[in-house]
Amino acid sequence: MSGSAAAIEHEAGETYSITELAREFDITTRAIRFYEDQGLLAPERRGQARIYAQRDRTRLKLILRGKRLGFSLAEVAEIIELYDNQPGETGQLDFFLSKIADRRNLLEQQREDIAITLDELEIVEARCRERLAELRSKS
Amino acid sequence: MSGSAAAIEHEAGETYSITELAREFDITTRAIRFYEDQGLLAPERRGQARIYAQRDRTRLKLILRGKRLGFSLAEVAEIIELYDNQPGETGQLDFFLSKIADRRNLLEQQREDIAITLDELEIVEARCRERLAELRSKS
DNA sequence: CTTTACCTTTACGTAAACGTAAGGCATCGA
DNA sequence: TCGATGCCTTACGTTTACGTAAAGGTAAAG
Repeated sequence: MSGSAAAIEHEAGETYSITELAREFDITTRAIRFYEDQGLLAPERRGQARIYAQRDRTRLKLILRGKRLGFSLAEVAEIIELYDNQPGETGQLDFFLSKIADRRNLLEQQREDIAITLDELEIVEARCRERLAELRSKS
Repeated sequence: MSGSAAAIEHEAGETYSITELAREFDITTRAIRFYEDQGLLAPERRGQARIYAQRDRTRLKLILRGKRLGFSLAEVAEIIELYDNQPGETGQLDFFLSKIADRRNLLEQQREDIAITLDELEIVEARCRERLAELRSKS
């Protein structure tokens, strides 16, 4: 009984089909398969069909977050590797830490770029609202 | 005297050649010309040669900032348009404000993505440092 | 007078990230 | 049993953002 397929599946948590994930994240199945081609996903198979576990769904989230930040899939792969590939050897750890630092510098640069752009947009918006107020007071 | 070429040039502020800009921003001249092709730059010409004024240099900065944030050149064009293309008519102004709002939402989404990623990286880094400390205390 | 360092245009090549069929197997409700 | 639905693979097409010659004009320096 505890070895039945249903039980195993329940133990393993919820799973998803490719179209379910595609709908949830508003992307195409083609994109998801492409990410797999690039080594970013590796779902299990039931026959030919792909079965996505929570773990895969989380990775997909990471991929999309990376994309929103303008990272290439190769960069996203690096980032994901940082998450679940933590080495045990000293030399590797140092190298690893330097990669984390690199990524962090990029992110902080982006954070600054965003702050500046938001400030500038705010100024532009304020000017627009002024003009609108002017036009409305005239009419 | 005040009408001499040198004087005019001084009044107009400093200018740059394409290679000067390329060197300053660490990009190729090809890229700069490509941005011009896409309508993002429109330098003056002295004969055939492109002469970039401060204004062009500023736009180039905006382009590169947009790229760092992962925006396409088309999106960058939109953003730049927001900066120096402020309309005078009411309807246009409303539309304009909605575009600013859209862009701001994107930027704030990115800001959140960055915050989360930075947090996660910090956790990973902390774990790495722990392991390093362990390894060093053992040896 | 020629090399060097710029500048130009035109144009084909390329990597990334999918889009878009095309063709075929499986399963499920009417 | 049949059509709809969903899954698969293979493969060519497309857009973006340049890279990379090729072929040539100009101007200062040796």
